[in-house]
Amino acid sequence: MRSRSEVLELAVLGQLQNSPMHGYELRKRLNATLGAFRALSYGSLYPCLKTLQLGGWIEATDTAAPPHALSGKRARIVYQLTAEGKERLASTLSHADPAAWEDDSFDVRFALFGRTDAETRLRILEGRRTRLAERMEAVRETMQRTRERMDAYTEELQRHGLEQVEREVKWLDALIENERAAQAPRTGSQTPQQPRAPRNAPAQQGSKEQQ
Amino acid sequence: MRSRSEVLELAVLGQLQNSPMHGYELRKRLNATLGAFRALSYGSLYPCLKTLQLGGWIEATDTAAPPHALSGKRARIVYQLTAEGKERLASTLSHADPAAWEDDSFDVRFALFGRTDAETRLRILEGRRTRLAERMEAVRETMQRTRERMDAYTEELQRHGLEQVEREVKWLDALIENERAAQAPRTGSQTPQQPRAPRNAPAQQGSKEQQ
DNA sequence: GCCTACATGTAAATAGTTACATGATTGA
DNA sequence: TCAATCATGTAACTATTTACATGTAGGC
Repeated sequence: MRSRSEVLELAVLGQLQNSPMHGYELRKRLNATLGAFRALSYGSLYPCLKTLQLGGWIEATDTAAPPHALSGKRARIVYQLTAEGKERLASTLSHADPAAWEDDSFDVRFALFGRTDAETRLRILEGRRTRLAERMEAVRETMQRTRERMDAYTEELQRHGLEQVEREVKWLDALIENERAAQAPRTGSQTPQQPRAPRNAPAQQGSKEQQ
Repeated sequence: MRSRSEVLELAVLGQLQNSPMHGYELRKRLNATLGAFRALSYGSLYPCLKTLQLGGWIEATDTAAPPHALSGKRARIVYQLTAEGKERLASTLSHADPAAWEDDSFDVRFALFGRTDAETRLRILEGRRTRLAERMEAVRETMQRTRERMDAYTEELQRHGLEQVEREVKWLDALIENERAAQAPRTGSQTPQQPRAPRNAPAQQGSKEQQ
């Protein structure tokens, strides 16, 4: 009931909030937003659409058979959110449960941050940060406990993994700072509905590497 | 037949090459080496061990029932590689097929680099690099094509993903350089069987972290 | 005596991919 | 007319997780 399928449902509802769409298009969009990493197959998309329909969260319209205008077009089923679907999407988005800290779920939620309130965004960012910090701690401990038994390559793999996570944490820190700055803008006049686009790095030090 | 289970088999064979071990221990080691990211459950480990046994690549010894010394110990099944298992491991490791570029598979193989020859290592590193470069290209293209339709958060997500991959590519480049340097050591006398431990960064700055 | 870690497994449920089946539209 | 891309789905298979069942050993 949870795991990936739930995440996929969230992603689909989120995409459909932008505009009604048919399956093929939906898949392309989802792959563009989240993919290149993990591809979404029809074998999981269409079943998901069916589930959402049964739940009453989306409804399908077959554009091949419009009551009046007869077009020779083939079946092209356009899905759109129902009122219940919109509600569900909104409540899921503002309900930042621990599952939201997980890798896949986080990405999907982050991509939909534009539809959430600042408070929820902060909660998710912070939850994610905590989760990653825990992981880092666990990896560091393991590394220390097993240092001797490790060959150079294994160690390098761990070191590199750790570094990646560290980088991710820094990224989150920058985003959190950003959200906070936008949330408490000293003079209440300019409510920044559109939060400033998150910036790349927290400080200015980075990216000497190549040169 | 392929996918993860094959990768798991490789990881298990690789671990057992170090020393015979029972399932519980094996799981801990594998989770320590590769995990904290994705946990390995008994539900997938034990079936895998069974498969490997049926294939004749590992054999199991129940240490609870030693022919002579009677110990009250409970079943503790120690697995070890057979001759065929060693062969299979060696041939799998030196056979750098395209599957080796994939995320999971790459990590497992990298952790086992110490058992491979320099040529195979290079092939895998370069294959991986190419794969990542392709990905980057795809993401960049998508970003350009869909820039207007993207809100700030989606764009940031993509930018960040891209950056992570870029960093991974640089890491690979450093490793490749390293391998090459070790492979062609000007005077042929010192065959560096033990290639220099990969260093953190292409340049010399690394590892200030703790202190 | 109880809790935690050690230790091995299986059954059922879930999830997900691949391959297939089908056909329309567009452009070279 | 041929190939590519658009478009929708399903069935069979494969893989994976979760929950359960069972029991030991050691420390408090």
